[in-house]
Amino acid sequence: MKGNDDKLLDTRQRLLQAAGEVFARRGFKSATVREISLRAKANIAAINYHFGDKEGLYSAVLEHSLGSALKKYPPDLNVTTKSRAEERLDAFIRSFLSRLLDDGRPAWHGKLVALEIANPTAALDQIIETVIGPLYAHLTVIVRELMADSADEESIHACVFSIMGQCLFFHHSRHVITKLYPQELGAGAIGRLTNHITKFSMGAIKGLAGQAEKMTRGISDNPTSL
Amino acid sequence: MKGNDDKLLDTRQRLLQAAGEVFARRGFKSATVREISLRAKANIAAINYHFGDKEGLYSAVLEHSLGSALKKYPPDLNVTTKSRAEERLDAFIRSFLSRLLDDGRPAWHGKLVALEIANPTAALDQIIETVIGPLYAHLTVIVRELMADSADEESIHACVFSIMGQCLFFHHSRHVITKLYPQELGAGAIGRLTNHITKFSMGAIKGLAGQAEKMTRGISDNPTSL
DNA sequence: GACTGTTTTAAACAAATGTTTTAAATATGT
DNA sequence: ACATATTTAAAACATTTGTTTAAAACAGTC
Repeated sequence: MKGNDDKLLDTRQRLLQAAGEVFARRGFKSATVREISLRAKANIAAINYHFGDKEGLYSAVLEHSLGSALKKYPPDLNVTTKSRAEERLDAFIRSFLSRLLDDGRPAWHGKLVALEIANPTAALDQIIETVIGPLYAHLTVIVRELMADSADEESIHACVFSIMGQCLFFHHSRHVITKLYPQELGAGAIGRLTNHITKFSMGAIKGLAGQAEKMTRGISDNPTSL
Repeated sequence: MKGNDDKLLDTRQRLLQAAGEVFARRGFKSATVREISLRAKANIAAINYHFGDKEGLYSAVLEHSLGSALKKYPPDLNVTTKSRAEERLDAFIRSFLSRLLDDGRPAWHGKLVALEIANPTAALDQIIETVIGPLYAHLTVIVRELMADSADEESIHACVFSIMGQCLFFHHSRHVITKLYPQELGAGAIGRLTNHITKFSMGAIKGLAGQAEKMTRGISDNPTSL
């Protein structure tokens, strides 16, 4: 019964918590077992005792966090399938950005996935299957509905990429953004960014849909030189 | 006079070449001096002799590459200021994607900068000043022109972020993209992606500009919550 | 209270990695 | 040809980092 709250959790849980924070900040390779065990107020050997090795700890962190990640920020943010596609897009983007930018505690769920995307480890396949794939599928449904039947699957995928890219940008490039425009990622950022990305993407999709419609009616597009 | 072409370059240059490739693939921290000197067919100590330490080598690689990066793919791709803004946007995106996705040799210029953006080292400030900053400024001019005077600076910045984000996405997320859609980043990708991102962004900007114009004329926008 | 299985701890270990040392090889200048 | 400076090479070194070991501390059971 020490004065520290952390001591109320057993070693295994403290390790999971500390490892999540450290892995999300440094990535799998750069994170050290010493920093993790120090932050968890545990012995270095405790990691190997409870999780076998460093990679086992990482897998456990992923499994433990990925489940609760979508629990705190469900991809639809309680905006059901019956809502208009635009509202669902707004909810998707807000949820995605929240998971990436939220600095609350524990907030490393989305950051871990973003790190896996940029610096894959052996766990990438599992994450694609359980998190990234469903996320893409969900967004694809929304985009397909927004483009009506005016677009082929390739265009839909491209638009999904454009939306994901805009969101991930604010995570991957956050250091540069903060240097260039210090107040950009401050308070209220998630709301502002969500509004912008939604409006930007809605305009783009409407534009593409309009173009596709014109093409359907035989009015040739002006192809930019390849 | 050995049979290998590499032997025609002196050790210092072979080290720069090899280090560029390894740093671009693994990042500063994960790259090892042993892999670099092995690939350069040089002794391990040669790095310290010629560049002081690993960080000195990294700085030299950046300095050596950043100059020639914009030489092979100038940001305007010879599309002068007199061209229409849309053409210049297309050229900017194609140039940017080329530097990120080109697998030619040596093609690590853009990749190094992208790695610095996602995993900054002590050299970030210098890179922002010499490369990233001017790049943003260049794109900002184009976007400002595209939005006419219908938009404030904040909206322009946001659109610049959206465009940069779409481009960087295909670099940072290339492993996931290849897993999900194996043929997406194959041959002709740069051309296809450029066309999509240009059209997507042009539609978005036109949409935003139209909205802003409506607001100017007193027709209230429908603000999404928060 | 002794026994047994579990958990924690400190120390040692082994592998990886950046750096330094010292000598040999090579080039340069006179 | 000799002397000097520069470059290369092999080995050793120091540090970091993941892992293992062996003993101590703890918890539960009879």
